[in-house]
Amino acid sequence: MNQMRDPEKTKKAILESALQEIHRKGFTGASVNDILKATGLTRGALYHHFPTKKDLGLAVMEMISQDMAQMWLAPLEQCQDPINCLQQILRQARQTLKEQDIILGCPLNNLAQEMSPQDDDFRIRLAAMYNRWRQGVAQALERGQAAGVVDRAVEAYAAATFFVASLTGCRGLAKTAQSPEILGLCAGTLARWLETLRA
Amino acid sequence: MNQMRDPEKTKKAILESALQEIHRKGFTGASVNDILKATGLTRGALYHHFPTKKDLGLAVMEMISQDMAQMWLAPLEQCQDPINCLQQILRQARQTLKEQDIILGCPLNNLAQEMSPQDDDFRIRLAAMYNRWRQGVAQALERGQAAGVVDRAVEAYAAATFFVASLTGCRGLAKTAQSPEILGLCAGTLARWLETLRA
Amino acid sequence: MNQMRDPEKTKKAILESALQEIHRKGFTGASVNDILKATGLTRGALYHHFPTKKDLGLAVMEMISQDMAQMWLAPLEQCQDPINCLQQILRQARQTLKEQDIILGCPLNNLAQEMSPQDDDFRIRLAAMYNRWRQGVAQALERGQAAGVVDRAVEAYAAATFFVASLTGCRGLAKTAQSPEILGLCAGTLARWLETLRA
Amino acid sequence: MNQMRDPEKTKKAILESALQEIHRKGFTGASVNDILKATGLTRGALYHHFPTKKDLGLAVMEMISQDMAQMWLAPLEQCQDPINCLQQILRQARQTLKEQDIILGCPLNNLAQEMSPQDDDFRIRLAAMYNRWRQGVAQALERGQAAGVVDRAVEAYAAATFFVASLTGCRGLAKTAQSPEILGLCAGTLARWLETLRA
DNA sequence: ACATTCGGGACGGCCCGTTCCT
DNA sequence: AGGAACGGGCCGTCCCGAATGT
Repeated sequence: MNQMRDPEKTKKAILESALQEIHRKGFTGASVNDILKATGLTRGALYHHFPTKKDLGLAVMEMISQDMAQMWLAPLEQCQDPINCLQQILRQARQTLKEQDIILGCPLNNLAQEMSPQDDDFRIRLAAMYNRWRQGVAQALERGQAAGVVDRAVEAYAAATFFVASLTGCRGLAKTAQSPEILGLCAGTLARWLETLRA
Repeated sequence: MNQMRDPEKTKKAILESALQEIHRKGFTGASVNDILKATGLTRGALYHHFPTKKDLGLAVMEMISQDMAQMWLAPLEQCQDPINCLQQILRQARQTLKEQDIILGCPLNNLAQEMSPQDDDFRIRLAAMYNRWRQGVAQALERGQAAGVVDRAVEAYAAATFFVASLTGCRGLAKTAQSPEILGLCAGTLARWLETLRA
Repeated sequence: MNQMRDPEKTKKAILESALQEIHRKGFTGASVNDILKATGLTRGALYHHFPTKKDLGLAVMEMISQDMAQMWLAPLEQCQDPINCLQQILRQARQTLKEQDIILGCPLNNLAQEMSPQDDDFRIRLAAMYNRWRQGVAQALERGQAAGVVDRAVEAYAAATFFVASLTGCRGLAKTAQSPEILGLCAGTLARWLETLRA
Repeated sequence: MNQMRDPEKTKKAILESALQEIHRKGFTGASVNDILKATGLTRGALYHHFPTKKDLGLAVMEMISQDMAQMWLAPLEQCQDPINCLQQILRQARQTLKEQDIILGCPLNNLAQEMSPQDDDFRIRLAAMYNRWRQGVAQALERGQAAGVVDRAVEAYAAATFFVASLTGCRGLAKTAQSPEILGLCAGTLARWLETLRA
């Protein structure tokens, strides 16, 4: 029937569909059948590209982490004032976030909360991603200190950790409340906290 | 065999076991069979007390919320200086938290992140619990403002929201990292942020 | 609530409801809960009067067999011409049978077909009932032979057996077809066969 | 473990085992687990071939009906004297019937009596099978009338109906009595009744 | 005599992940 | 590259019966 064989497209389609499903239902709750249903493919196709459901999940996680890196790490690297920069990204994030994205929460955090205690392969990769994120913020802050725009008394690493944690927490709270307003309120306070780091 | 008919004990035993299992595996991943296995009971007993897995999950959630209320809301009510108080609870929490509790994360947040988008019955109750928490903190801050120990410029509701979100985020980050140190680092920063609220 | 305590009434009500349910769903398929639901009683009442579901089933079977005896055996005993008599009962049976009774089939045969291979307590009683029935017909035929209205060459026992079997078969066929017409057609042929027994 | 991938064999094995179990316990009483246990297969295999127990039951019914057709319909089609023919099949049937087959009764009739009032999908198919059987006998009788070996006064359709019903009834009676003798007695009378149809 | 509560146990449908086969 | 077959687990349901009340 479907004589159109294009491994790249197939793989991409599976990943895309899996991302949706996992975002919606979590990894455990995600149904391989439903993932396939959305693509029109069958089990054989999937297990050709991804030996197990876990492999698929890890691949999806990789995708997500790249999105995250592009949104947070890339801009931070070429940044004069990290505080302005972080506030800017924060604003931008809130604008691009759709209703659905608020309800479903941060896909990375969802996976982290669900899978960290379940599976070390997930956990190690997830921890690495969060480390990269925190490191990115910390280094930007340190550059800010060197440039004299961030208070030297600030412990960059601790502040970066708190920033990432709080942001994640804000998004989690908004998810449970299904409320963009709460996200705004919470992110606003976070932005104001950033001000306390200035030189 | 079972010469002991004690419904209260039975129900308690099921709830206790379910709490453990759900904390470990999440609600979706929790196996009713394993919950039962740990109690020595069979499906009939469970079905009598909790018609469905969901009912069981909701009951477990209720338990958790009571623990939370006892830890946070009760102390806050009779509190002269809410900031000292929150810092105090924070310290206490970190001391009672066991290695396992850090790895597994906050059971309430776990449920919230997993179930909010999946099921409205869970979500509504979870949202209500977080609201109560935030309200409790906000009201304590307001009382602090009236008593002159908290800066009147502080918006109590926003600060409370941020506090709850950040704390949750800290615990989530520590869970993924499986690191008590990160929890300490993050909570320390949160405690210091509280200082900025003083009059 | 229901302060009306009348053990006889209660027992009767249970039996009546059980008869309905068993007739409709068979013994295995019959639900004790549903039997009780129709009476407004609870499990305690039932298990007070009938220690097990099987006991209840056997009691229902006894009821049915009495109906059967009243319809077939009583009239046959005071009967000049057994052939006329059997034809008469046949006609009468078809008139009293309601649509529902045709669809659900003969309750005695239903039980016999379902339970005979499953349970010896049922089977022995059921076999005894069919024996009584056959004996009743056979003895009537013999009296007919003595009276000169039935052909002496007829083997009464074999003829009675065939009569009972055929009648049961006719009703079974009509049940599957859900067709009163087929029952009429089949019973008519059976009535004509009776003519061949005349002296 | 199972190095043998042979869907045809698997399906056949399931059907065979299900036939046994259903014949023994009835459809409602049949345990899918026991059916599986006898084959060494697991639920997954069954679910692949038969999505539900009902589907399995219908497939088993189909098998039975083919056996029946082969035994009764095929021989009748090429038959000079239908009365001789029917008597011949009757004798043959009694010889091939084993002790067990008498105790358990006719599988087709068992299903018909159990399932007709419960499920229309069963009932419609069962009614169709009995119709085919009756039609087959009726047409054979009509050919006999054309050939001059069957009395023209006989109403073929009514006679065929009675024949099928009586035979079924005989087997049912023998089942309850667990008595091959009764089956012989009853079938003998039926065979003699066939004589009354001759020209 | 009856209601209520409690619990053991089985069953069926579903689905998942995987391996074989085409 | 992918379709079909299969092993196995899990959950919700329900049923029956026993142990208590009243």
